[in-house]
Amino acid sequence: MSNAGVAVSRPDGQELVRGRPRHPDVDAAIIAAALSVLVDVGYPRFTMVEVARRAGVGKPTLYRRWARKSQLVVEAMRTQMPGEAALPPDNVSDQLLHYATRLSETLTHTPLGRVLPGLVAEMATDPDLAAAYRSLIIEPTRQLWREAVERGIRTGELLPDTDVDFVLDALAGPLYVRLLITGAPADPDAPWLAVQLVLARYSASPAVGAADPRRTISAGPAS
Amino acid sequence: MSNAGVAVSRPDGQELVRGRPRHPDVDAAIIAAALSVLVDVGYPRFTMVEVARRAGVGKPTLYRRWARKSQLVVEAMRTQMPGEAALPPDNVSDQLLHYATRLSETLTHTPLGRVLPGLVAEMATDPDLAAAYRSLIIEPTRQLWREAVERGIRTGELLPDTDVDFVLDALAGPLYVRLLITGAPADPDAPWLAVQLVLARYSASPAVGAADPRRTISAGPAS
DNA sequence: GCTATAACGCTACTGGCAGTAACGAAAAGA
DNA sequence: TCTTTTCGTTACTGCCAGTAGCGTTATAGC
Repeated sequence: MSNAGVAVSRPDGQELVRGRPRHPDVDAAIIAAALSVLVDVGYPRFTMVEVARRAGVGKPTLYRRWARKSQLVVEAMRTQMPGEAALPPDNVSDQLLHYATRLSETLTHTPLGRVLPGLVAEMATDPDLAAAYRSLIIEPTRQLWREAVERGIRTGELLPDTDVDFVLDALAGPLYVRLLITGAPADPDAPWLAVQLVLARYSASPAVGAADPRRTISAGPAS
Repeated sequence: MSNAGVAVSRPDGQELVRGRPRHPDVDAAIIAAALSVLVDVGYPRFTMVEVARRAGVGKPTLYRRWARKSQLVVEAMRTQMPGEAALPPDNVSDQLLHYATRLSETLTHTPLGRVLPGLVAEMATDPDLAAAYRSLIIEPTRQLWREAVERGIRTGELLPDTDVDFVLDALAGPLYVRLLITGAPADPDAPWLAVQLVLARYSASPAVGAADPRRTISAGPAS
C-alpha cells in the first residue's frame, strides 16, 4: 500500500526513478514501529507521532507512504495474517476446524485481536478503510473457508441446501462475539463447538451432531 | 446514570435539595439530542459540542450529568433497548427465535446498530465504558437468553450437555459478524438459521435439524 | 563534476475536539 | 436575605491528525 508514486514505468519496461530514492529500510521500520505501538496501546491510542518516534523517522515520512493513519494500520495488520499453508486435511469437517482454530489463534495471539475493535469502529465511518480492511484481511480468509464449504457440498459431505455465507458467519461469529462484545476470554473449545453446530445441521451423514460426536469426527485442531 | 450529586437523602427518608434544582427537561433533551447525533454521524464523529447545540444547552451542563462522552452514549443507547415484554412462546426453540429476531431488529432498526462499532472500539481502551455497556446493555439481554436455554435443558427440550454460553454466542455471533466485520446487509433469515444450528446440535428430539425443519418448529418470528 | 528531482528530518502550523475553569445570572430552600 | 447549586456563555489547555516549508542528502542522467 506504500504508494509507489516514485517509480514511473518507461517504454522499455524498466522503472524510471528520479530524485533521491526511498531508503530501503524505512518501510519495514515504520511497519515494525506501528505494530509495536498497536500492541502496546491499541488502535484508539495509536498516534502517528509515536510511530514516527519509534521508527526514528519524521512524521511527514509516514504520510509520504500512507495517506491516512488507518491505511498504515491496515497494512501493518496484513503482515500479521497467516500464510496460505496448503490446507492439510481432506475432509470438510477437519478443514473447517482447522480454519476456525487458526482464526481463533490469530485473534488471541497476534496484534490483530488487540487492534480489531478500534479498526471496526473506524470502518464504520471510513469507507476506504473498510474496503481496504475487508479486501486485504477479511476476504482472503473467508474465500478459503468458502472454498472448503463449497467443496464439501460438491463431495456430498454437506447437504446441498447449505447456506455457504451463513456457515462462514456461524463459524467466525462466536469467536468475534467474545472478543468484541462480551469481552469474555476466548474459549479454546469454541472453534470445535462451532464446527459441531454446522455439521449437526448441514452434514449429509445423519449420525453426526447427536450424543458425543467429538469422537466420531476428529480429535482436535489439525495444526 | 445522570449522577445525582444534588439530592442528599435525609434521616427522614426525604430528599434534601439545596440550591437551584436541575431543570426537569434537560436530561431528556440531552438524551434526545445525543440519539439524533448518533443516528446522523455515528459514534466516531459524535461530538459533545454538537449534542449541546442540538439540546440548546451549554457543554458544561452535559458534563455535570455525565463525566465522559462515552457514558452519555451508553445511557442514550440504554433507552433504545426493547423492554422485557414477557416472553410469549412456551417452547425453547420459539423463544430463542424470538430473541434472536429481536436482536436482529434492534441492530438494524435502531441507533444501536449504527453506534455499536464505535462503542466496541472505545470499550477496548475504556474499562469503565466497557463495564457500563456490558452490564447495562449486553448482560440484561444475555440473561434472558440464558434463562431460556437453561429452562430448555430442565424441560428436556435441550440435551443436558448443552454449553449454555456457547449457545448464546452462536445465536448472536452471525448477526454481529455481519454488522461489524463483513459489512454485508443483515440477512433476515439469519436468526432462524442460527436457531436451526443450535437445535440441530443440542435439541433432544432427533428429528430436528435435518431436511427442512422450518415447518417442524415454527414459521417465523413471534413478535 | 553539474543539474534536476525527490526523500529525508525538522519545525511549525491549522483545525478539531475532549474536558475544565471561571463568570454572572437564575432558581430554590432556609 | 443568604446560601447553594444549576444554567448558559466564554475562554482556556492539551492532544492529535494532517500539512507546509525548510535546508539537507542521495541518486540518475548529462
